[in-house]
Amino acid sequence: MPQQATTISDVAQALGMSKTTVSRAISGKGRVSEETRQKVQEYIQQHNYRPNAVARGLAQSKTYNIALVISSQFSNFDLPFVRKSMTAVCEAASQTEYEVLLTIADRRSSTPLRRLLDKGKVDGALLTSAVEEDPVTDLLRSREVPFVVMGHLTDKSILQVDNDQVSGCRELTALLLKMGRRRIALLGGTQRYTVNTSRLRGFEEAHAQEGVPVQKELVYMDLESVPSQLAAVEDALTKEPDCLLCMDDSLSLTVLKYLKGRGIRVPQDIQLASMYDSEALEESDPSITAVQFDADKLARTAYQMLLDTINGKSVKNCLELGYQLVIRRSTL
Amino acid sequence: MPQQATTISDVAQALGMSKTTVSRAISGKGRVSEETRQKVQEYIQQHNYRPNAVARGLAQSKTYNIALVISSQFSNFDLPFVRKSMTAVCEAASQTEYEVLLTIADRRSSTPLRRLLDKGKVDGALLTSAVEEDPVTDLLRSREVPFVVMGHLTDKSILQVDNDQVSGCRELTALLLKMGRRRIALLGGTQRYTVNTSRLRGFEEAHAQEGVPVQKELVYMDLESVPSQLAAVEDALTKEPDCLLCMDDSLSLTVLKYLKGRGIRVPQDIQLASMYDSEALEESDPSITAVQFDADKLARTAYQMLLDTINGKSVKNCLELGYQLVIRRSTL
DNA sequence: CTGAAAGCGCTTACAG
DNA sequence: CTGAAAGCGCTTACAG
Repeated sequence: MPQQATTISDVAQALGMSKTTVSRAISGKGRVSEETRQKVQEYIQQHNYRPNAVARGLAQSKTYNIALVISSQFSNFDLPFVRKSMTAVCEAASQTEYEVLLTIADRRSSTPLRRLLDKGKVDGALLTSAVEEDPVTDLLRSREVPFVVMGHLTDKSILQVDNDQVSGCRELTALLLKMGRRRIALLGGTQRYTVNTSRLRGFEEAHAQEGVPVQKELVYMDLESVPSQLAAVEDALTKEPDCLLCMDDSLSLTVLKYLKGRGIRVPQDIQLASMYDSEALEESDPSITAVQFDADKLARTAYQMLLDTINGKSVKNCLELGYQLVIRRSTL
Repeated sequence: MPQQATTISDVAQALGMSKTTVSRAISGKGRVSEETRQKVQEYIQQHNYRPNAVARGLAQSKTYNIALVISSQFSNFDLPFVRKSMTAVCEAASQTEYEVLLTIADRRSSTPLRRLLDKGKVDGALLTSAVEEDPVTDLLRSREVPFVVMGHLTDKSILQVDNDQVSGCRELTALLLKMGRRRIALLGGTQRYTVNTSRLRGFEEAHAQEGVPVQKELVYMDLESVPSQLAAVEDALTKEPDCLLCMDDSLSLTVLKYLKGRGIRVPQDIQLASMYDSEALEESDPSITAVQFDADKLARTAYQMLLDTINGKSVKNCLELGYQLVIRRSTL
């Protein structure tokens, strides 16, 4: 059994004042003389007393918890992006006296999240990803619980913060075109995720901007499994591309491995670039050119947005964060 | 603002009975007539009412939350083991109406965890790893909060569940010796983690058991960085080992990559095996022989142990789970 | 500036 | 079997 914790009554009694006063001295709300404030602060410091969050929550109709919803597609936490976000959210939450409830949800079952909401355990939710017409966002909305999506959704009434995927990928593609590539093969994942359609759009815009027609037969989307990815590369290679552009780091590594296996050299025989950077791309041989996003900043921004919303501050519905192009050996 | 939730008073009023009765009909504690129980169940089913967890917690001096403490060493969640554990713990918790608070802690600062405990936000904690003389375990113990460690600690008064690392590694080593290896080089991480010293012990026991002396100059421990790992392989190779035994999957892959880079073939020129299996070892080329542990089961067992402790049931202090040897091409 | 009292939404002896 | 009442540990109008 946990230690019998000291309560606000204990400190009130010890200090010979009322609970009301102690409460005010701690929270800073309502006026208290500087002297009593000092006394109280000193006492609670020494006895390291902190108001019981559950009781406090009940009185204020708050929980000081948020749900961090991880899509079960990522529930193995494969994506470096998701992992970095988790760390950042935890830190940001802790600094603002909030706690993070880890929740796994997907399109088939959002039961754990639903139960959590029904039980009133959180003040809001942060989604590490969302698809269009996601039951999770519907659920959150119907419960009228504040939530923020890390990523891009066409429904702009949903609070969201994302990296500027379109521009990032437009710039990367444009750079490749400027360096003389003319047959860039594009390999990407499911178009149910807006992140992928955005990247595709950036790819197309760059071509338009540079006056180079997109080689449609070189565009491979909706690659969800490794076999389908390999099949796509294999097929692409028969069409003599001069560069392979992959939509994420893991795909890039898979492709690189395949190329090596077939004795195709990067960048001598074909160039390779990635729409999403990660440490693995820096360490691979050769290192791979990529668009770099700041997952930590993204997560912190999303968290702040959620916190502001919970506290009734008005926030901008959509935020877009920058990116950085990192040129590495794979395109030199 | 969240939807104005229905309360137990609402349902009591709607059903024309007292809150007491409704509460009992829901919790199943105390006697209620079958008829009223039915009525209540039906009503709450339809209005999908669930008692507010915060209020319930306050009344019962429980939170129905546990802290999942991730060592910051793993806070990038690199280890597949940690990630699988997280998923499993979330599932198990959800099934038992508990929530999981994600907490990152390390030996330098356990502040987030301390605050969480001070505020009384959890009923217990689950540690994904612990080192001997860990401030985190000290903290938990001083607060008298139930906790369970996934891993091995010499202090047997601490609740812990682990895979049988010693036996697993003994068997793997013994197998290699039986297959004729005589100069097995061992590469491992920091001995601050008991998991590594256990594996080392298994390695030694196997040699004793098979009557083969350990080649001490081939034992490389406390390899914490990739450079130090590479230096170790390089050094080991000058001593003509016939097999490299790595303590974890990531190390194995690093080593394999290095060998390939130097044109050394596995298993023709040298054999390779790993003390910890992961999917990457199955997919690598060649696939790598390894000891396989069930992270999911480990996590669920630890969770159950924690839950039982919270509920005042007595549990066995230490549990050891099995393992499986998976022989792959790297040792054929 | 300070305090007594009500209330947050539940649970649980205690009576009946 | 059912209910009125007290209590969990806080906060916050309302008075003073």
